[in-house]
Amino acid sequence: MAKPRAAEKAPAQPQDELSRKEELIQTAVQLFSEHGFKGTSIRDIARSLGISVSNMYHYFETKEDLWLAIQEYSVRWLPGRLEAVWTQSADPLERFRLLLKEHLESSGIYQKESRIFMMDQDQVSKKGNVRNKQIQTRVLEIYLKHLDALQQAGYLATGRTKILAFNILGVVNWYLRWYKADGPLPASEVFDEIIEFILYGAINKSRPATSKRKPA
Amino acid sequence: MAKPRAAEKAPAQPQDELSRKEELIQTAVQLFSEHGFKGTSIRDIARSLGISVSNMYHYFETKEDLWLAIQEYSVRWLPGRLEAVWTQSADPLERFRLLLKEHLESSGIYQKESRIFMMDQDQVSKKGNVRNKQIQTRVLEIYLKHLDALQQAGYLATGRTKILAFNILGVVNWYLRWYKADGPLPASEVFDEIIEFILYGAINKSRPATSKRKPA
DNA sequence: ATCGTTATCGAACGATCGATCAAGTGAGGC
DNA sequence: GCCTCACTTGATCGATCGTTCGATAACGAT
Repeated sequence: MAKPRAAEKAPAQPQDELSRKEELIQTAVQLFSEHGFKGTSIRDIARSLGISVSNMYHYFETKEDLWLAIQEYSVRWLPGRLEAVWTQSADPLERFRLLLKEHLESSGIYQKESRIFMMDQDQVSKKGNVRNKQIQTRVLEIYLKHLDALQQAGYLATGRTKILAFNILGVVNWYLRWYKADGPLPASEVFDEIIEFILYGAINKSRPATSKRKPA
Repeated sequence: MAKPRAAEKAPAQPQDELSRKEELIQTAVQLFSEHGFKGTSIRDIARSLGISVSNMYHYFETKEDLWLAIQEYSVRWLPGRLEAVWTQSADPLERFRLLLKEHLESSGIYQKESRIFMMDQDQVSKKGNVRNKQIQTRVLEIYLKHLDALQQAGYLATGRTKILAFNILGVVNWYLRWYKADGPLPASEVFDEIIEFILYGAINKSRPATSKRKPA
């Protein structure tokens, strides 16, 4: 385990091993996002990859381990990334903007994975579900922390920060469902639109003839 | 379950027939919302009701028919209800408020059902999925219609009405996931919070010392 | 060439899935 | 009385599920 020394020797066949395991994970991500966890059988994944079912069990002990492996490299790191935003600015509003941007970017990179854990969490066993809910709880608390700071600074339009947090998370999470990476709009512009909506809503209160956001 | 006595010669047996079928539907709704469509077997439903599996097939030809029956009495009527809002006001903004209120109320009445069709749509066959997507498409178009009217009247802060519609639908649909009917807050107050957020966002632009929305 | 480890496979396991079947129940109409 | 018919059941079907097993195939180290 603690390989003592020696040897940076190309360890075993990291190329193939990682490759095969990666292939399995990526195939699973694709199929899970299309048909759900329960709607995707081990045989579906194996067939889609052109390997045998038993071969898969050489890399993952159970189907749920495969699920957890996906979680491990994707959404698991989201809370930490969001927490790191706190120190990046002292202004609550600017800091909150950074939070939203980081959230959108981080979950956008793993769009399919994030979608899976948002949609299929009721389809796995309790144990496999716990981690997922922990992550969501941590994210919610990060948002509440930011919103409390905003409220104290007088920025918020409401005192019900929890409902507000849910509303915001709804927008951010929903984007995982409708955004098509191969669509006409670059992600950065979509992010700006989403952030402006979260901050200032749909209606232009001041109604300036020239908006800072571009029209159609 | 012991069959209740047929009270005072209830004419025919509409009482029992509707009751049993209703029981099946309600049990299915509960289990589908907890474990998903694929995660709920017909045996789970039958066991939870205390009846035999084959008895269920006396009321529904397939498992997916049960799914469709749920859709039939719940989300199916949503587009029509939302369309009816259009004539209720001539002012685009007030009309849009009515749309949001109607949407929240209508889907809130069938919260579990709406949740099911929002979450499990990838778990049913293509045929069973088509209607669901049609409903969602109709709802989206209704929103786009309202948003276009708002835009022409100069109310909108952005020209990307489609992204805006997705953002709004994210908030509305997400509420189905987090709102607990047995929670401390009455639905009407939650609705107001959601609507204000959609219209004006999280940040109080004008920053009045006294907000019209109550603080904590 | 041989060995050990890793990677892969086909076959099969028991369990459960959605669905079907033939048979039994009981109440109402004749 | 008995016939009908909606309702209900236990047994069972073939298919598929996640998982396991024993046996190879491939390959680096010796």
